[in-house]
Amino acid sequence: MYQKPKGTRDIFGDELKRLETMNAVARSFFGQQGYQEIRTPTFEFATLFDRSIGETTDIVEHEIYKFEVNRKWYALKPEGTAPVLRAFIENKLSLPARFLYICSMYRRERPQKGRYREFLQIGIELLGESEAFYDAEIIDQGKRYLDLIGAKGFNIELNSIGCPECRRAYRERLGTYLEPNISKLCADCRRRFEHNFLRIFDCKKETCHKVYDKAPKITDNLCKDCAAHYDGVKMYLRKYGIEYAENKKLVRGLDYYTRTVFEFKHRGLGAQDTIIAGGRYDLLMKELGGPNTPCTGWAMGPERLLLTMPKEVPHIDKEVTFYVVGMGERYMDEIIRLRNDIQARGHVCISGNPDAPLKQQIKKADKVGTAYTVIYGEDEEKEGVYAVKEMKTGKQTKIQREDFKAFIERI
RNA sequence: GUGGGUGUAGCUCAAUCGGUAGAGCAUUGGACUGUGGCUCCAACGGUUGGGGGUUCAAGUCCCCUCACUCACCCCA
Repeated sequence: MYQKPKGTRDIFGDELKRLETMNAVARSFFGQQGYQEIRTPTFEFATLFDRSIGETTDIVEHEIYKFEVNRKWYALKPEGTAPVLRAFIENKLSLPARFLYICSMYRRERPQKGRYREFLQIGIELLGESEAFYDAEIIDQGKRYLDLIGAKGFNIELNSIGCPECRRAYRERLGTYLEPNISKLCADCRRRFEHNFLRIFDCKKETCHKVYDKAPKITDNLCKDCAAHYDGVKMYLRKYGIEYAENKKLVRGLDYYTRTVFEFKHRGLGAQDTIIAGGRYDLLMKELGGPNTPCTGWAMGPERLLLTMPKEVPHIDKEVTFYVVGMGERYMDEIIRLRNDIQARGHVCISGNPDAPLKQQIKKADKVGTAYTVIYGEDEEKEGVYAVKEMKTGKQTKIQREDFKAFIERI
């Protein structure tokens, strides 16, 4: 028996409907906010991600699906931001620009609850705006989207990780503090400090955090401009009436972030509790060969969001309303014509095989959950009627053939 | 990549100390020949994930392997 590859899923039924509802709400809501939907390729040249995400991050080091064809290396996209910027540059689009993307992403991780190797992301990117006002704006939009979809129970965590300039000075201070404590740190942290020093705060080990609790934080060591920017973000968030918690240890796993970073976490979801995450990336566009352009954005995991929501989320739905059965091959033409008529009037309608025993046909009608079963055979032909059985009550009535259209329209 | 848990009928799960693999639901048929659901009766359904080992005897114990799942790591 064939099996799907690890970490992939078949999505259908109720779950698919709910995911599609999220997409539909995202398109209409962010559309109103001036976001244009963009769809970038499922695979890109691998170097795009090495450059943007950071060559020493775990994503690039061992989570990307890479393949070589004709001596060229490709990668399934592990995230959406770099492709959007690449598309912006390549198509010579103009600033400021707002993009919405809804795409599958791919990362070769061990699957667990709320984490798959092929997973969806809904994300927004706001290109060409540098002010703190816009960081607050996209956070507000994220929150309003969650409200709109009916999601509850989120905490917003906020931090600023500054620019390369503040980081250079801060790294020295942190190094001086850590030096006498280096023996207390785990091997991972020692390695992290060497080539990606901010990431040490991502460590989950208590022993390491005992050291970090008293360590100087980047947030308290920002340069003048970055500090003012961060104060601005907080000020605008307060004006929006958005509650947030400062988390000075919040850093993020992708190298391209500057200044503002944030996460929307769900209380009591377990390990995969980050539903929306993002921040500012003022240097990435230039890094990818485009104009010097400040940008900010975030991405959301719809599958994870779904885990936080009650089952009875409204969704666009179509139930089977009619099932047409006949009493023998003779009535096939009439059955098919009737079925097509009902479908043309916007109802879901299935026809049974008129050669099968009536009992069997009705049983199938019941199984697919039809509201009405329409029966046509010898008796009905003689009387010029359709027999219509309301499945819920079992009540069966005869409807004149010429009255039938009116009947459908009342349903 | 590292650790834990779980794999028995289509599904959910039993099976005592190692001693003939079982139930409910689902499916199919019948009771009921042009009428589904409810009830009753019957039938169908298995390489116990796969491979090896120990034993007179393995679903059960041991080793390997695969899959699923949770957690670490990392991330949406």
